[in-house]
Amino acid sequence: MTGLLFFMTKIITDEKKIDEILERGVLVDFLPTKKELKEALLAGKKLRFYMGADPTAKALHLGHAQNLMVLEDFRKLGHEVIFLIGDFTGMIGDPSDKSSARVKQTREEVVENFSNWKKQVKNILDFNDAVNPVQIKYNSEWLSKLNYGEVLELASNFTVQQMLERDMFDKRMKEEKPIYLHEFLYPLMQGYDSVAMDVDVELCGTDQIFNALAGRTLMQKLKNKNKFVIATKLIADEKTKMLMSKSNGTGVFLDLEANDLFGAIMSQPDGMLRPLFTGCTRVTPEEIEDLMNLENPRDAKIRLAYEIVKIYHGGEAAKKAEEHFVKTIQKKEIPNDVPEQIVKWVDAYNDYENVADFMVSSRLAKSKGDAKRKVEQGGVSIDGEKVIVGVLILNSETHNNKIMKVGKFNFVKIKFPE
RNA sequence: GGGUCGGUGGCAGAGUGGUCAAUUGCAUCAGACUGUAAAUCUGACGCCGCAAGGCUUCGGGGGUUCGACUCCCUCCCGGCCCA
Repeated sequence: MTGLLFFMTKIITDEKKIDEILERGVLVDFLPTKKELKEALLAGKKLRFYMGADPTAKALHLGHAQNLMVLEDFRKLGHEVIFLIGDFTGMIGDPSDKSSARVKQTREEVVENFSNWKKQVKNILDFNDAVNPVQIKYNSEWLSKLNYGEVLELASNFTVQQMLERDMFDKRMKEEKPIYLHEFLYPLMQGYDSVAMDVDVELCGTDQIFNALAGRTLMQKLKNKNKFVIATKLIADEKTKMLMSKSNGTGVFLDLEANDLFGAIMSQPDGMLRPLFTGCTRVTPEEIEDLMNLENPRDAKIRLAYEIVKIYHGGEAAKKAEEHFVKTIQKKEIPNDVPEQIVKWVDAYNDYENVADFMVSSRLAKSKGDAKRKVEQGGVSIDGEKVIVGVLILNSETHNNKIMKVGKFNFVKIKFPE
């Protein structure tokens, strides 16, 4: 018995710490109520939290990171935390994200994706804590075992009208767009996850509340248990309300190298500053306020980029990424590490490639037409001198080892074969 | 099963016999400016070609026509209504 006690984590019930998590501004919806959740947290009983993600992409993005950071906060209070891989639900594709097509994935692909994820978030989620590590579960473990009868039994807990209430479905009905029958089963399955893992709290984005509530319903009906749903605010531009997403050009994936991640943050619109500081860094709310009041939002954004890169790549890499940014972007200097590209021999007239061919082979341009356009628009320079319209043939005497710049931040060193 | 409407470039969404490589918006790229790779403004945005121009695209296949994204046939896929 003492041995068992030794492994039991102490639950932290410090109200100040709990409030820090609940009031930071990331969590925006509490079901049934914030008060009841807080009471449960203060009661000192170990709660089981979970968050799920469908393993359809190679990389997680900052939206996931935000949620996982909240999860980690609760883990640090001593609560049990499960990161659920929706390998089974992923086969359906969540209807709340219409772009998420159904992807048939093999077990190997799922495992592969998750091992990438783990690398990406290892600094925000502790999978290796000796006493209370984050647990990983796959929902195929139980969902693939349900038989038709059991599925019917689950389905009988919901009405078609309830499903149709979901605004996503409602919208698609109005737009006369297809809704597939299996999509109705998605909330059902996500709901069953709660039952199978017997969780106390589900954490999700506000767009997932419907699914999470299906789980709440099932927990009530099947286990007579009051499951909490806590929802995080989706990261969106404060001014334009545009969500952070790939299609809006603001998506930031966590597999980026330090310099690229830094740049990706710098290219966020100003309206993303506060949401990102709040959701994706540990900067205190007071300091965020100060940063938001800086005269030049650029400075706040540099700090933001630094903070985020620091989380995923460490302080030193963040410092370097910042230097790289200042050097190449602000001061428009040439970076230290420019990739080299060998110029190809073209024909027997002693000619090497022309600029357009070189740009294509070094991937500075998508096609020769693209290269030509970039030259025409004044976007190409060699050693600081603009390449002017016409066919410039690269020449080993004048161009060897020179640096070609395309756009604001693409550099390639021109290298001639010996 | 019947009727009807529809399937267009990364996405959304116009076009409905030649002027269409296809309006526009988003995304993307380049430039200007700036406070930054923000915002704003300008331009570009199928491939090849220095150019003239050529080539391949509007669900698949076939046909009509001097000429089709546009008309016809057929197949595949979807919405709606009816059964």
